[in-house]
Amino acid sequence: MSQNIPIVIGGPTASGKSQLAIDLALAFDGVVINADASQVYKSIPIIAASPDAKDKQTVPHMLYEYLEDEVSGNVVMWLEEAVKAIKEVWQQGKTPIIVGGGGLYLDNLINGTTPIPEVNPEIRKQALMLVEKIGSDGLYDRLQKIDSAGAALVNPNDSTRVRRAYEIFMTTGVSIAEWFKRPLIKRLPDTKFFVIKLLPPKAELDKRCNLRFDIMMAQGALKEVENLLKKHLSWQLPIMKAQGVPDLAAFLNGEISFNQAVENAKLHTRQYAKRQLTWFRNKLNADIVLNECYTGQSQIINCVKKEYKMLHK
RNA sequence: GCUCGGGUAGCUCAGUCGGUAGAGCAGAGGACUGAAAAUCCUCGUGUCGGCGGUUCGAUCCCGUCCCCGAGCA
Repeated sequence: MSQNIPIVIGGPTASGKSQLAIDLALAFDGVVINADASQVYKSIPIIAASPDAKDKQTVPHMLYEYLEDEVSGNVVMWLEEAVKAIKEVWQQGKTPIIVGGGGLYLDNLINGTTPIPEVNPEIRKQALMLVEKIGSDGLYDRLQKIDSAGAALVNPNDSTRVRRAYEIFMTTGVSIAEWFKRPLIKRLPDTKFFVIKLLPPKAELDKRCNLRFDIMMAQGALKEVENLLKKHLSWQLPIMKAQGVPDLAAFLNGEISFNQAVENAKLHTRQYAKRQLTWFRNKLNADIVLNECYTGQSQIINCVKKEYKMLHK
């Protein structure tokens, strides 16, 4: 099987990376593979800005809307699917094009995963409850008593990491600090990735975030959230935290006005874009860095073709 | 026109019994090892509406003017 070097596209929301993925797929006989934590869920294609039917007709897309809403997805879960997908694309002699805004996902794919075993679901449930009950700093106090080395690595207010450190110690009896010292495990150890990152100016991104949200609303984002709410899922689930969901839900529950909901959703999207920008700017090593949004510039495609060819030699 | 409230950071507002002021939000920067569209950290000088007066010293007290609310005419 021919193992074409996978192309990885990373960048903030609304930077045009999905469009770039499609155009590159056309240019490279590629298959687009999703690396976005929200676009994996079944019920929120509009609010998650997934590619539409026309896009999917143009070029094959994988790992979009495949996870049940009630599943709490995570990197490793995605990684397993992604590796399968990449191999499948190779099998077809095509080029995998992995695109997403979640830094962690791309990072794990390219650089590997910590060898920590899956946490005991019971312990996880308990940890989640403890965060609710005694707060992040309360759980931090407990962590410090049993695993001071692990506690030293996290901020007491950082509920996600305090909880994770606690879960790991409770499950494995080994500190997260110890686990972090072990080498990462790569799923595709012999694979090089051709990485493109988009780092457009924040102001440009802001405009596009706002505009895109208006389009989502026109496409029926509100209905989508309304249907989601009918499932009465836990607010702790990732799908319920997708950008736009909590804000539109607040309107549907009569807590805020429609305009307020739209403004909040746009604001939160812009703030998210900023966080992504920081991550990609400082964390992801790339072969090509684009300091603009992708809106179909042919010179960008040509540039990628040229660089990609050189890498293949 | 009169009376009463207000006018302080981009926004909403605290406060200073007179010694030039601080929260939340926004914004900026940063972190990120199995919830990452998550989670968290750092950053606050602004003619305290204008002009006068009193005072060693006024954003605060007094006068006056301007603006915004509410009420009365």
